Amino acid sequence: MVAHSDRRPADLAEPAGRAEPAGLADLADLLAGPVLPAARGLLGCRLTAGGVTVRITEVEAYAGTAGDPASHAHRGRTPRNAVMFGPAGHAYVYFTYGMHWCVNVVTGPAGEAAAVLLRAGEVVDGLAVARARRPAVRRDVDLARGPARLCAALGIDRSAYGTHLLGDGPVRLRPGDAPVSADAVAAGPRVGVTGAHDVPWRFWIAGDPTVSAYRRHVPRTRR
DNA sequence: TCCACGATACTG
DNA sequence: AGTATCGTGGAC
Repeated sequence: MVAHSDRRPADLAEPAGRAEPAGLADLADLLAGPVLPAARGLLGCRLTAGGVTVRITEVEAYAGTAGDPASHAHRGRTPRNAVMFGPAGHAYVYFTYGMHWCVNVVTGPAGEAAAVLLRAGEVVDGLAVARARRPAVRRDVDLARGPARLCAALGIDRSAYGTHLLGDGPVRLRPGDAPVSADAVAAGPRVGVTGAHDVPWRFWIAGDPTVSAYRRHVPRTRR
């Protein structure tokens, strides 16, 4: 397997041994920087909304306009992706497949439109609320195991679009209690992505049971 | 493993 | 108008 891409812009190259965010200011700095370190640094952070808190266990990086065909911002600014073109630390929430909401954290400088999709988390607070939002789930590890499931468990929908996640709004992102060491992070191809399937921009906490199952993208066949 | 579900965004 | 989509749950 090829572990790099000629399409990867030089400014996305990962710095080695970056420290984990210790406080809110450090997290803000991390999000304002290149998307790949930001994605890894989001692992272990806490996302709180609707009375539920998850510890983020799986993310995917999207490079925005910088040559990433899988990014919603790849073809430029539209009403849907407008918040991606703003400053880092805001929520890009989108609706897909006719029924699901997914949430991204905008990263990098304004105009770059990079973002990190939050794909899965472990419910660490508000368990009863999360169970009530997802009554069909049998195992607690499945409550937020998948990007749309995560939003469902936290009650995130269109109303969260553009939220400043590091402020005191209805959706809050905070550093985790314990940093996630680089050794504990695994990387692989992004899920459900048609183009650029060769770049390992999906990151997860290795061995964590709340990480979603990998599915190769299969174009839907017309009936 | 496969398919229905289903709304929206973007393209032509 | 047509087509693709950063997915999930349930049926095989």
